[in-house]
Amino acid sequence: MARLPVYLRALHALAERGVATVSSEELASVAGVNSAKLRKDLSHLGSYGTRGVGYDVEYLIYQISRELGLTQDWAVAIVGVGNLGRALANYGGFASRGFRIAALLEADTSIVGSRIAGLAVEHIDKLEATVKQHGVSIGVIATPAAAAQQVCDRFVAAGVTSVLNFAPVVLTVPEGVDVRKVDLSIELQILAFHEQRKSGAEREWIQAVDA
Amino acid sequence: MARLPVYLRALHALAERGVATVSSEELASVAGVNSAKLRKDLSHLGSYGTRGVGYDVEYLIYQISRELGLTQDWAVAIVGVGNLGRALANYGGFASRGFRIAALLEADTSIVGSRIAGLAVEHIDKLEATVKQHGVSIGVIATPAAAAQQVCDRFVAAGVTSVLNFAPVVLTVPEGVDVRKVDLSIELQILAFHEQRKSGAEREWIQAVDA
DNA sequence: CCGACTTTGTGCGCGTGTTCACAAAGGAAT
DNA sequence: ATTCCTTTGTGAACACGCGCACAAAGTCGG
Ligand SMILES: NC(=O)c1ccc[n+]([C@@H]2O[C@H](COP(=O)([O-])OP(=O)(O)OC[C@H]3O[C@@H](n4cnc5c(N)ncnc54)[C@H](O)[C@@H]3O)[C@@H](O)[C@H]2O)c1
Ligand SMILES: NC(=O)c1ccc[n+]([C@@H]2O[C@H](COP(=O)([O-])OP(=O)(O)OC[C@H]3O[C@@H](n4cnc5c(N)ncnc54)[C@H](O)[C@@H]3O)[C@@H](O)[C@H]2O)c1
Repeated sequence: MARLPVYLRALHALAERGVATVSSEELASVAGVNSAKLRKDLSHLGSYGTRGVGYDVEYLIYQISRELGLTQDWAVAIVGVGNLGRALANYGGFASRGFRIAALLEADTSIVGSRIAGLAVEHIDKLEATVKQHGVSIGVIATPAAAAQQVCDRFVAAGVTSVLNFAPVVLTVPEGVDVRKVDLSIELQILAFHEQRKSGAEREWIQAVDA
Repeated sequence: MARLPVYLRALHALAERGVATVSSEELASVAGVNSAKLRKDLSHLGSYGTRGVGYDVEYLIYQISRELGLTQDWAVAIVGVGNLGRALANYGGFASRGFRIAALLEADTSIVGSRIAGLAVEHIDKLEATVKQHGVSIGVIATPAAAAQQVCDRFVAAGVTSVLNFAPVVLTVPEGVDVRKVDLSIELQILAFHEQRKSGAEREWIQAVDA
């Protein structure tokens, strides 16, 4: 069900183009998946399609949004206002999906107090208070790897049960807490791996032809 | 085999702590996976373990690095020097893994010519020339969604066969080209989904107790 | 009202990846 | 040398997700 956000984005794009209904085939092609898979996914949240016609775009947007919990607002706190933290704070694409950046937290006192994207950067000591005050339910970790586990523990202790981690470490959390990891180095390494296999296969192919 | 980079990172951490050998159990626990899975993964690249002892850390680092193609340098080009492109360019963690940022490309002429992380930002028109000149094999797309497919097509036309995409669109590429997508909004939406299910389950549980 | 056409929803077989469990292999100690 | 202990490498059961293919359901034109 990690594909629902992709469908949602595709549906939003269709809605903006004024499309009223869409078939599973069309939507699947835009979302880059098999049409049977898409239909099965959608059937898990109820029968919202009309046979012979397809799905009502607006209605489907509403149903998926509701399923994903996007009809409510989520308060997000970002810890670590460095290269990445700044980029995230300045990104406008979150607010439109119901994610409100409620706080920016830092350890470096020379950064604390400055304003980024209309928000005052607060000291990391205020983490617990900030989480309580804004009802933060999602914590984003954009600190160096060495500080990540410690920050994560404080998030968990403060009652945050969803964490998005950019630091290149495996976080240990108690049961009931969700962690998602975004690791750009790993993405590059996977690309490099396939890239190497491509050129390797080519070399072998040339050798085979030579022989 | 998307887990090899995780093992590699764990091994590097162990090596820095002076650990010479490691058992599959220990390494699996650090990497956050099942030990049988880890052993099967490692067995796919040969028998590098010693029964009764474990794996030699340094030797395993070398073997995995070789398998991933990290013994050679990869030239990376980043297109779109905005919030995200800047953060990526300034990040030092890539170079240490063999990824060299060879070029920064932009469409906005007010940004072209400025220096970011010691690199001069070049105009997007130079894409083909830059790819050729530096032997770029991995292209990173950090432009707005509307420009992503177009940039991707130019990368592919220039001979780039691996693309890392940060724009929230599904890219269409010919066979043989690898695309990996990093979509932060989707990560947040997945967390929100689980978060909602948690509180939903709690509500149902309270209702069940009340009844 | 009916028949032709379109599209959904799903049963089923298939392939992949995961985990358990254990035999074989090596090291250490006597 | 023999025995015991630890740990690897892997066979086999299992789970799961994917996609084909098709019947049921609904639309639309006549
Ligand atoms: N920038 C990138 O493109 C990029 C790419 C891949 C991974 N990452 C990872 O993302 C993380 C952040 O990267 P970055 O480039 O923004 O690093 P950065 O050094 O620019 O920023 C890190 C910030 O975290 C702050 N910090 C350190 N310890 C803290 C603590 N205990 N509590 C609160 N704040 C603390 C630092 O003061 C700094 O401002 C790193 O783990 C990095 O490995 C970044
Ligand atoms: N910043 C974030 O934290 C974040 C989070 C999630 C997703 N994203 C996605 O990443 C992408 C970049 O985000 P950003 O915040 O850096 O945006 P941004 O607007 O700050 O930067 C985009 C840059 O791309 C340049 N550009 C536009 N068209 C171009 C073209 N055809 N060729 C070359 N350059 C071009 C623009 O001039 C601009 O400098 C967007 O697609 C965004 O949706 C960003």
